[in-house]
Amino acid sequence: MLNRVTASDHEHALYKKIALFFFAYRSFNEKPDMIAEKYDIQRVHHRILFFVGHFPGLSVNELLAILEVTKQALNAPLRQLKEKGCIMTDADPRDKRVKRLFLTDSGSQLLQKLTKVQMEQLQAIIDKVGDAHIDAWTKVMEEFAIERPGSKYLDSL
Amino acid sequence: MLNRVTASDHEHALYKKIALFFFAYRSFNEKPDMIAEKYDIQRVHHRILFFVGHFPGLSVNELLAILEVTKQALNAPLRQLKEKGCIMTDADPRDKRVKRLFLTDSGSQLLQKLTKVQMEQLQAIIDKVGDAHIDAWTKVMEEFAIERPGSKYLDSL
DNA sequence: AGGAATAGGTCAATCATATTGACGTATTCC
DNA sequence: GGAATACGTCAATATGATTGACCTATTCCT
Repeated sequence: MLNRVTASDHEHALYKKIALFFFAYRSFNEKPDMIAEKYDIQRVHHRILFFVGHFPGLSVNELLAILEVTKQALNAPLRQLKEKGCIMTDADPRDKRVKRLFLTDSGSQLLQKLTKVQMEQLQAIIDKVGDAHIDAWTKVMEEFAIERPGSKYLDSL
Repeated sequence: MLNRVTASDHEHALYKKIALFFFAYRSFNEKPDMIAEKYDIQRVHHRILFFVGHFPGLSVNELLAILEVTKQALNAPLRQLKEKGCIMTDADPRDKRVKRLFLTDSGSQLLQKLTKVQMEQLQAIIDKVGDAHIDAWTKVMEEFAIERPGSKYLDSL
């Protein structure tokens, strides 16, 4: 009855980190989500634009591996981005089964609008806490990311 | 044609952080999600258990504010957790309109199972990068979290 | 040449996540 | 005694993602 989580100070510090992850992730996506809504797209579309924008020439399969969704889940948003003229495809000259994905000018501009607010949020925090803290934060996030299949592309970012 | 995101080195470093946030969040939730599935619950239920477990006596309205969802969105998962015997409610003695939420023994045990894997993942990274890095990471995450209404509860964690 | 494998696209069914809007009950505030 | 608050729930809708099945085009392999 009336259970509370009992734990050492060290464990409490870890609990706080779990909560922080939840809150921080929401804060980081809040503004781009609102912007996306104005363009009638969602967070998935944002992700597609981001990875195609930063890894131009990505194949559909590579994008699936990065996002870790099924091709059925990618199909609709990818098609919508093509219809909106944000993304174009080009058959790979060496293997015409493979479609290479690229951003159009307008796709590039939309990505920039979405990314801008996140960059500003990051920069504001960097200005506040200093470069050393951000470098440590990045190192820790890399440790989390390392088990994701898409992390192998991070070096070229 | 063939747009790529052009940017300075500093901007590239920021782009990488955006991708890292996405990958890290997925890694952090992957294992608890798999465990939750075995108990026929989802990530929302995990969140409810977490915040009720760490802030026992929370009212429904307070929980809504922390999770930042509508009461309709909370209703079903909260009811399911009651039905499963994970959560119990007690009317506030001073204002009987208010229901105070608590974990039962079995709710507490389930939360512990879900939390354990995240603690272990965190601890493994702490062991690898060192306390200083984690403290810096935490400081940065607090800066992100500060704009969330639920962050005011973090001190008591 | 011909079959197997691969890359991609799409349809259907299903499930979970969350929203807005409306409505009802119990309680408390004034 | 009426207004406001806390909570619960029904309905409709939209979004996100899954599994499973089936299709075309291309390439690989023997």
